[in-house]
Amino acid sequence: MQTLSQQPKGTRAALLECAEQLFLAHGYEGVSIRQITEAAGSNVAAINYHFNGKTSLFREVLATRLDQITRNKLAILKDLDEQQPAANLEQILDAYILSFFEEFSTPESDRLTQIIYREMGPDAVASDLIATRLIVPINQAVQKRILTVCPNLDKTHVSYCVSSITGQIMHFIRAREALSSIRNLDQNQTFTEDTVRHITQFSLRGIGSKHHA
Amino acid sequence: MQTLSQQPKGTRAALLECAEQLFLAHGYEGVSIRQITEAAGSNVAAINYHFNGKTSLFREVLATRLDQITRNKLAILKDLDEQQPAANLEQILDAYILSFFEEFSTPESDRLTQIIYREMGPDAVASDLIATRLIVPINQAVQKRILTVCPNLDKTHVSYCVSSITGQIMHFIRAREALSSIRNLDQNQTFTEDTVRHITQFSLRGIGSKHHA
DNA sequence: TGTACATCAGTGAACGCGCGTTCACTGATGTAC
DNA sequence: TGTACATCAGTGAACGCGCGTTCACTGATGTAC
Repeated sequence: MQTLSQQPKGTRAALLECAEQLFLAHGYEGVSIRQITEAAGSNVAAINYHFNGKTSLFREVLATRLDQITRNKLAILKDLDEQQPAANLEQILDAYILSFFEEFSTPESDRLTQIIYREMGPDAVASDLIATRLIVPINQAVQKRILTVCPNLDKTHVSYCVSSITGQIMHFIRAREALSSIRNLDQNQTFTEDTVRHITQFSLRGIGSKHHA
Repeated sequence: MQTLSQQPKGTRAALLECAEQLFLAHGYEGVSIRQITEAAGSNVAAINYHFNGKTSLFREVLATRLDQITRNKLAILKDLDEQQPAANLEQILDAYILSFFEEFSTPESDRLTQIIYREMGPDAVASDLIATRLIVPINQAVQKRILTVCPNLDKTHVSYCVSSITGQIMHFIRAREALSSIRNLDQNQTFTEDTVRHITQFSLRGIGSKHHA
């Protein structure tokens, strides 16, 4: 059982990989270091040797994933800027919002949204990471992008609107199952399409740009 | 130490009260049955005797609180109906949204939002309660109330809009601290006011009722 | 080129702790005859 | 009115388990002279 996954990539890398998979699947408290080291084919003591404790390992895993998300979002905004420099607000919002539903479409990454909300709380082990590596940089980038296409809007107003959009996205993703019992989502083939269209249009009107009066 | 809080209200009631306070402060996994029984001045075995396990006790506590919230929200909508039968959409949204910020203004109740989001996840011990006792009844009541004042709106559209509003509310409450590093909330005296006004106006435009074209 | 030592990656086993649950028990309060 | 028994609320102590961490150790790989 120890000899599983014998890629010669080193114990540290194997631990990191297994930890990422397990933490993202079951959360910080849902995974024991024994599970991680067993999956990585090493000893329990290895985590303390390489990472100086379970918490540090979790923070390293989470920081990596948060940075991936942030990089992905900034890249999407940049691509829009370069490939569609004349994009209007609707196109920007649509691309931005859709990217979240694509990012969090798998059950594994859906769990990540739960971890993010959990880590916003007062007992969190990594609340600083959520703010500095995710919310702040993305919020600012989107705000900036919106202002370039709607320069007449108030900066603070746009900041609030970005939060409104983020809140909607996260809520629709997190509450998907609970919501399915309200609406006829028996065949939720078009859940993503419908939801993205709704959030885009709702927010477009909500922002109240004069471009779309 | 056992003789603290010797109100003659019975062990069961004392356990329920202490469990509510502790669970709401630290979450399901953040509280041990030893802490609860010690606070209630009884033996560890009392929880299994009265509630048949920690999970059942938590579910009972949570269900009670969720029902309180739901009852409160339905009451607010009903009061509006009776005291301001001619209220327009803006007044309804404003009262409804404000009531959440009042409900979740204390650190203790803020924690409840975290528990709610946590219990929406796949490892939740009470995910059914969130849907059946909170989201579904509130969503339907708000939807109905909005439709009475804007009967020309599409029912499904309104349902989506209610989710958009809920998502915004929850996000602003949950991410308050993270957001304070973006905006100038050094003195967040007016956080609630500003936020409620924003969500109301944003959502009013988002719903797109012709009453406010 | 050989030898002595230091460093490094990783291990095996145990430690101590806190957890939820269980079980045999106690003492008080009904209830039947 | 007394006695025997059943029920009930609650207890004390222990059980077994899984947890994160620690410590002494191993064997391989540098490095200095």
